[in-house]
Amino acid sequence: MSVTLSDVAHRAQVSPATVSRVLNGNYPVAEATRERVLRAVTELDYVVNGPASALAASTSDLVGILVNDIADPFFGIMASAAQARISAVAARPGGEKLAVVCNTGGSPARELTYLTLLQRQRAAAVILTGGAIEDAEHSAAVAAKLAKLAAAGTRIVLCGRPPLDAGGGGGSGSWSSGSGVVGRGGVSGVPEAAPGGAVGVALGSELGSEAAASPVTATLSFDNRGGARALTEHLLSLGHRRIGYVAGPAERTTTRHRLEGHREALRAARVTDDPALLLHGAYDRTSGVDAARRLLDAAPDLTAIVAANDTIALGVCTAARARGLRVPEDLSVAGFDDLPSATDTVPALTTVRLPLYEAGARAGLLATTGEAAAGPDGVETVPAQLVVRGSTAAPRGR
Amino acid sequence: MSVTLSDVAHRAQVSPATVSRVLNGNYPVAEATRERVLRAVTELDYVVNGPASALAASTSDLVGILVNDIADPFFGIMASAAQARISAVAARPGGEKLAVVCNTGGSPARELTYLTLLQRQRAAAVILTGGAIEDAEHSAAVAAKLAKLAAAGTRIVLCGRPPLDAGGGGGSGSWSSGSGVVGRGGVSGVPEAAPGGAVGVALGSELGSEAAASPVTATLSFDNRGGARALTEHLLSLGHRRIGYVAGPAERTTTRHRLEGHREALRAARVTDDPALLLHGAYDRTSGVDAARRLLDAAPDLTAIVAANDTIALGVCTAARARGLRVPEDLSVAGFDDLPSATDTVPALTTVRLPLYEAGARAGLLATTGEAAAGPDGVETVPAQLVVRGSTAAPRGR
DNA sequence: CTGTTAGCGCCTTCAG
DNA sequence: CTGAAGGCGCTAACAG
Repeated sequence: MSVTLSDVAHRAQVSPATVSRVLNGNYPVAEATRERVLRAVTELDYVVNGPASALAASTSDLVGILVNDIADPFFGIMASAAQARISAVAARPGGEKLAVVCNTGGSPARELTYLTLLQRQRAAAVILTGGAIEDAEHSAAVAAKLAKLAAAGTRIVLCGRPPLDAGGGGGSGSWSSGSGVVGRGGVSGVPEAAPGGAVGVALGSELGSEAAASPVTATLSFDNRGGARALTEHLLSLGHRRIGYVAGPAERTTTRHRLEGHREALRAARVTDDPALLLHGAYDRTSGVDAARRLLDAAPDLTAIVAANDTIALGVCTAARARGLRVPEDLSVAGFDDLPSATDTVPALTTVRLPLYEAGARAGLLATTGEAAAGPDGVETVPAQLVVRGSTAAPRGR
Repeated sequence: MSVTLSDVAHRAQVSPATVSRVLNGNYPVAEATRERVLRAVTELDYVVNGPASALAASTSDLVGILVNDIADPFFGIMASAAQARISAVAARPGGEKLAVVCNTGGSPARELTYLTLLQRQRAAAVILTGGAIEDAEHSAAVAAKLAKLAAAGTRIVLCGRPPLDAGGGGGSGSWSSGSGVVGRGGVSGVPEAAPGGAVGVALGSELGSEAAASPVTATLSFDNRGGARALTEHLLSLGHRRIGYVAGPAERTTTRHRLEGHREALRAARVTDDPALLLHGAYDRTSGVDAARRLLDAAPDLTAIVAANDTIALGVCTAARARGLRVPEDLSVAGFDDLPSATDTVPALTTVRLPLYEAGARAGLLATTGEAAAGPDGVETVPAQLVVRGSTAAPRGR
């Protein structure tokens, strides 16, 4: 069929073993031999048989990056950063990792399927990005899968999702201290410092009692709660009291943390947290449009709407405008993530910046090198930063 | 280390071969035995060793989807559609394909690297999305790689890129006839019907002279030229004569085809094609901002700017607004692709709709099933459709 | 319908 | 520094 190692060996007048050695660069080989082999390789246009070498060495060069929605730049940015970093790490020729992104579409079943597929391939590492689904059964299944993967030598990195099974937020910081403020009219952003969340999962394998601690190599936990709190505080400080909130899907950690931050700010300011002002939906523009309509119908006295991310905020703006409301004069609107397009809206969006590219790159690094995460329990907190732009202003009546 | 096939066989009191048979479902197995095996599998929590089975069967379940920019929804939409379709096709348990997206970042080197990596993994199929890089050397290298992949049994699908090595555009239609018009104020969209481009590449393998024709299983060719022409015709019919054009990177097929469509429209209307009104840049918002600034500086008499895609158009709008120009009163702006966010701009963007999701899904199908593409030479043309919205209007002086 | 027998292509001790 | 030999876990003919 295809040209094999021994074909190369034959042509280079050496044994297959030697060819293997120059290809993997793990053992000393005489320079002359080495060149001869390399020449044979190019002449024959030889390409290693991945499955065969993976089988023999019981490791593969596959790195899986799981995302909830590949069409969402939030994930695209992290994934591309991770891929770039992973490719960059592979220095010597032949040592390239195949960094690959898997789109779960937010479906628990597909998440598990991908994890199994990756396990089947004996992936070198797996990076899970974005919010986790909060369902006891599913979480347990994922944790179990990860434990098995880890036991088989796969490195696991969480990027933008909280430590396994944890309910707690921030905690063990490392990148910077909580959330800050930037942009015009520097409004106060109070750093969040919740007690560290639980970490890891204990699930011994049947074959040995190692891997009893956390199967997760490293966790990059976004400060969603702190960022959300700073954002709502900004709105409160402008004088808003009736603030609508368009949340993401109910069962996502990201959704919950952002919402909690929002509520903390309300509570701290002793502003009523009216349940009628809260709506859940997908993280897309359509749900922003729908939610804004419903919110404005139900509570015409609203002076501001906070969206769980920039994409939803976009929809909110569109809906508001369709109703003849001006942003920010009649209605302030804010988002989250600070995607590149946040500055293209009219007016530019007030939001919370998450260093997605940097986080993705770091995740890629942690996945490829043996390096451990910096924080305690392998958790690094990624800071969120309030960015004030034109879409928020003092409410009309002031 | 891990639990193997024979562990399962042992527990189920059968031979390894039998276990393999129930897992792959290719041979008849007694119902009783089958159940016993399946039970053993779950009890032992057995997961197939991908590399091992790939080696033995000399096929893998990996499907690679190459994209130029994973953070761009244009690719995200196609990729997610393809992944969804590929997952859906795998009916029987165990038959799942691992559909995976690889981000080249537009780099020729990385494109080749990914192709090699996929070849190494003996991928079942490869889908190449988006415009190809127009460089003789690189094209030849890609064609050669694809030929080798095809020779090894990998299915190759092109989605949104023209037939291999072709310079020609549209041609062999199949989805519908050319580009149409939709939206308010139906402006004429003249279908494009260039002579069919060259197809395929002849590169016999050293081992057999099969696969001598095109290594590409199927091609979904977007009607970029027709769409672009219809768009510019729309602008011309509104009365615009000085039209700026912000193109994508110079060496991309997508860029060239869209630009050619634009020029055809100008030529047909006998409007001067002023080279000073053309600027190239990346397919992102930043290049839209930069280009619009430069264009408006150089030619203040511009009444319209056409962007090579919606993302660039977004930047153009922002830059125009920053200069105090109103869209569309002072300047008409148009995009391409009709991304979901095109309706969230203010005003909503006039653009050309490409059925990205449908095309991606079709590509996924063609990659997984044995089905051949419909058109001659395996080329299906995907129609482009003008969508007129609020961002274009008659120029001021009329 | 099921067990037995060979490899798939490569890595990796173990000798030399 | 290099060659020889065994096996990684699974599949695919063959027999029965």
